[in-house]
Amino acid sequence: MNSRPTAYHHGDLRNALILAAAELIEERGSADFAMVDAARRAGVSSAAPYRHFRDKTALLDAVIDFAFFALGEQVQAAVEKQQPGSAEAIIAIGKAYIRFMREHRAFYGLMWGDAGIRALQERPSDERSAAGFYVLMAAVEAWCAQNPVDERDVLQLSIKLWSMAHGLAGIALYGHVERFLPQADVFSLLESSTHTFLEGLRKRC
Amino acid sequence: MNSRPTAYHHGDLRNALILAAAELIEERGSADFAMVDAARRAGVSSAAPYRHFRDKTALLDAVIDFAFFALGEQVQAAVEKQQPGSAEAIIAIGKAYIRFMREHRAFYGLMWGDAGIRALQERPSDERSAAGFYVLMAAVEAWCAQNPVDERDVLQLSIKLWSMAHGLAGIALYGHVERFLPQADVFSLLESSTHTFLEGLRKRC
DNA sequence: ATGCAATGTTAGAGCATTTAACATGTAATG
DNA sequence: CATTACATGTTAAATGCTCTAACATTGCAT
Repeated sequence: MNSRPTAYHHGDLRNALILAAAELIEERGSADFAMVDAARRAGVSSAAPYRHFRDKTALLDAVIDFAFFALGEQVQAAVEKQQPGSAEAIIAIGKAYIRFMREHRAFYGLMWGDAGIRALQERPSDERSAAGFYVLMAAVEAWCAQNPVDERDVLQLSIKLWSMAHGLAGIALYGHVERFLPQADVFSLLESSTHTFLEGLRKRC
Repeated sequence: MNSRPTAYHHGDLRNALILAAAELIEERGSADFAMVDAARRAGVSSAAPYRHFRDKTALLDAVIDFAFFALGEQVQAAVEKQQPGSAEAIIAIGKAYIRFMREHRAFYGLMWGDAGIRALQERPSDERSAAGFYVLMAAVEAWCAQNPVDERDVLQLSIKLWSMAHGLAGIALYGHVERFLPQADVFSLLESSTHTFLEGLRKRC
């Protein structure tokens, strides 16, 4: 998308590398990922990537951004199918979150593993993960407007609901749900625990 | 703890390596961790570790086991100070969980990042993380016995409560709490969301 | 005592990251 | 149009890490 490709010049190497890296990480995990493999897959020499990324971690950061962007898209798509203000809208967001992490298992390790910590320390205030979160916040705000709750701190509720989905996703991804609750399914666990939580929020009669 | 140290033989290299690796990971993160550094820190040659660990990932696995063990200890210690069957006991476990992850930030990346996924795929049914979980289950069981709840699936409730603490720990660790709720503190978030959840479980009047 | 198994060491092959020096297009400017 | 600066490739090579092979030392069992 940058310029025409040539025999010598790739044309859009930066994006090609991000995509190649994302694919490789999904295939083999992020620990085994090698810069040179991404270069090979993009059809360039092992030094070419350094024209676009300072080092390997910079490329990994770009993959993390890519992953968060893709997650945001999924979350947005999921909430649009739901009734605004319903508990189901909130649950659908959580399910989309978990589904994304399941389908892109290696991304979870990248986003929430060592690389993610470093990435966030280096640019703490970026908007990396914000898109998806704002979708959740909107759904929470709509739900609060339609339900008799004491607590109306939308930001705080959103963090808590994000935590529930995020935690459940992680624990399921690592096989703990299968291990301790072989008959259960992550999505129904999310559903019931979200309902329980929202129920707990309701004004007592 | 294995045998007497000699000028030539270390005596307890296996454990020394695990400790050195744990320290190095806490200092520099798990991505930059090098086997040879652990060897250097333990005072042996770069090839010595291979008498005790098949490869680098095997050492990382051992560090993960070590981390889960240490986490279990913290959780156990925390719950012992609380009234059995109280909500506070459950909350104390979650707080200990979060505190551990905060104090050993790099461990979180190791336990729940790429390495953790691989480790779990290789030995899915190990008891790595079980100790802490059983402590939580006991606390949940005690709480259920003393409270009027509909839902009594202790295993399922424990997974859900673990998810809450785990998710909150991760999100806080990555700076999202500071970012979206600068005035909030993770521990009080855990406290209130656990109370909300347990409240939601209660039989309605 | 003696010899095997365990646990170290040194040397080196192989691979990845990264930089330096050089090559090739592209696009702006006179 | 010719020129020239800049972006983006390439090759070569320095550096550092992983892991293996061959050898050395020690402890333990018989």
